Amino acid sequence: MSKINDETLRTFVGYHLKRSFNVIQSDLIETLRPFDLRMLTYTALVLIVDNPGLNQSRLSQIMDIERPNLVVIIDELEERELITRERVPTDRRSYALHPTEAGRALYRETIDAVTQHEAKLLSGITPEQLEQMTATLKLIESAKKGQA
Amino acid sequence: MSKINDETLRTFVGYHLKRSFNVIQSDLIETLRPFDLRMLTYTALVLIVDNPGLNQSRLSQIMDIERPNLVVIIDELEERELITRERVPTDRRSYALHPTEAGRALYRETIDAVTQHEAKLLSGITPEQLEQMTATLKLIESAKKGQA
DNA sequence: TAATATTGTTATGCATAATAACATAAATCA
DNA sequence: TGATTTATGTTATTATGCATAACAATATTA
Repeated sequence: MSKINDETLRTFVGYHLKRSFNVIQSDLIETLRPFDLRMLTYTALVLIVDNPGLNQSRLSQIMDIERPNLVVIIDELEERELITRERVPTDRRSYALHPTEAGRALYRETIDAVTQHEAKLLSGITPEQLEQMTATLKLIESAKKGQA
Repeated sequence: MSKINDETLRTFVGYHLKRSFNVIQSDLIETLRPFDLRMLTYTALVLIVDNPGLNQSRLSQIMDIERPNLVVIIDELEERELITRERVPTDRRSYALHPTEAGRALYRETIDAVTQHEAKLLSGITPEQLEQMTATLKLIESAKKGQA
């Protein structure tokens, strides 16, 4: 079984990003499985706990997904009684999203689990390396179309 | 419109990875659109040009996708006459994948386009930063389950 | 008041990714 | 050698992530 040459693709930052993200994503999916959460439902739960009262429009913006795709995520969190949709008196079109006590409890559990799993996965990398990488990733993130 | 707090998620490397990858991925999709290529068909084409004669099993391994998912990708490249499937005399189960001249030409065009688009997108980042980041990304990639 | 914009929603489609089951062929082993 | 196991490519199916069009209800604006 000869080695495959991917040197051409290695010249692209996106290739490295995708491959390393796949590793972290696989680990995250496994970490969240016992809690019956997917990546996006987890992300939404964390943001709702940390920003109680925000509406779906704002949440979809920060999560970089389209509003229609957020609906099913919120549906699921609400059905599991982890969050509530509450009518806003000043704007009866939108819902204020709030975590329930169960939602806050699950938040704490999962944050701990994810933190530990990621720390274990990245144990071979120094904090300095991670900080430098994170700083560069933020630069890439802010290179979005229209902002360059 | 108040700022949303994502500091909790910012403590996770995976969150930064995903957000920055989304930016690069969006750019890549737009770059490949004129060539009527998707990310995976592009990746497969490049790997076949750089590794002529490899089979689908090996290709799916390096691409980190399941064999069934590769079939449609190869089907599409073959139908567009960018590659050929050739029976291997020594192992009549497998196909040797080879690029056609048109495949090699498209390879050159798209490599140029992607290289230029990525360079433009990342123009605000120094080569040193990118090299450091790439090195760290490789470490994460090699932290795969069973290798730690 | 009339026209426009926003919020949440439904329906739909595409791309990515995983699994089960299978036919064909090769490798192993007993 | 013959029987079992393994590998390759394939079909079918499903789940997930992500985008767009169209719509009702409500707010905003002109």
